[in-house]
Amino acid sequence: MQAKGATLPLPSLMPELPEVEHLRRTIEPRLLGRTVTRIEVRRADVCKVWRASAHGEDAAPSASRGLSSARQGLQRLQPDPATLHAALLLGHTFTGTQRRGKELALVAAAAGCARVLCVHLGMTGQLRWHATPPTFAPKAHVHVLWELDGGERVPAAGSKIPGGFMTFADPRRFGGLACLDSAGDLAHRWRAMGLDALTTPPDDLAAALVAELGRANRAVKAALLDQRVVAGVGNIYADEALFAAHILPRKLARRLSPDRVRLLATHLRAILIRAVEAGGSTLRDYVNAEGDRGQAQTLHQVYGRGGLPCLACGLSLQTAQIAQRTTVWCRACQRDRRDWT
DNA sequence: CTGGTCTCCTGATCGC
DNA sequence: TGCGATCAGGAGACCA
Repeated sequence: MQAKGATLPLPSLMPELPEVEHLRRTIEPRLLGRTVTRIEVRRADVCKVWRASAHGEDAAPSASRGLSSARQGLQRLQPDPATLHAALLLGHTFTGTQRRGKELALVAAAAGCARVLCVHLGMTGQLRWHATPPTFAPKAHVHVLWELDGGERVPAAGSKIPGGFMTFADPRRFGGLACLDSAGDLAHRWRAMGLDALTTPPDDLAAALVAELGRANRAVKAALLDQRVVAGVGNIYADEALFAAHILPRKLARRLSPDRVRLLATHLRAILIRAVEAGGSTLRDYVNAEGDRGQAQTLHQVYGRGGLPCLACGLSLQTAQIAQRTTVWCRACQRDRRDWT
């Protein structure tokens, strides 16, 4: 997976939606029914604790900016250690997981009260399961450790259900943990996010993209990366989907025909599904809950291939910064052509 | 309101 | 062999 040619960009570091979904599927069975018995916080600043604020609970945040504005109605706390440990689910038993875009929510309950731990992996984050106590290598950047006991599930005859350990590590710290009080707060947090690019039914995803891109006065690549437009599309899959749909990344989003946008939605969804099936795509840092690497990097048609021949036509692939992201495309295959609608 | 730009942070890599 | 420069990028903060 080494990029040897001098012109080759580095492979991606970051986990995207398929990696997060793969992680969710692999870690959920480890967590369900298990209870957090101990927490070790090695870097508290990766944790943000949110509480529903007293006032203005339901002013629809649609008018505000960014995903953080969806957190209007939520208020950041500066917790003492005991509060932080409770917020990180100490004493809680895991009941489920959810995902929206690149965000993974771990749901747990204690004394009938549910709490939610939202995990965002950023570029270099890892959430991992360990059957035995993990060691902390100096450069591992493990920020939080959870110890879990086996819970009350019925074991195979005569055997005891083992406990385990979960760690959150993130060298670059673009990721983080958000602690929420309830499922309602999670819904609130996710309200400003667009529809999930993977699990939304095809027709709904296409309709949402037609509406959102139709009013976006910026490059389609920039719009795709905006989590309010559609949740879960990062740099890799934005480039891949635009290539598949024959759309130039600099094309003004609102100038795309609805048919072309529907084509884009179809390809985007198919590419994400394929990547999930392949076990997540990335690469150097991404590992699933078991510590295995994903296998999907071979699926990339353009990402990380700037200057190399287009796999469809052989022309050298273009590279430029668009929306502050390295963008790769084929100027022949993605040129506007009416016969592609 | 919108969209564009800066910033955070560390490790891998490359040129000298 | 070592060291500094460069690059990667999700998303919040900030600005025009």
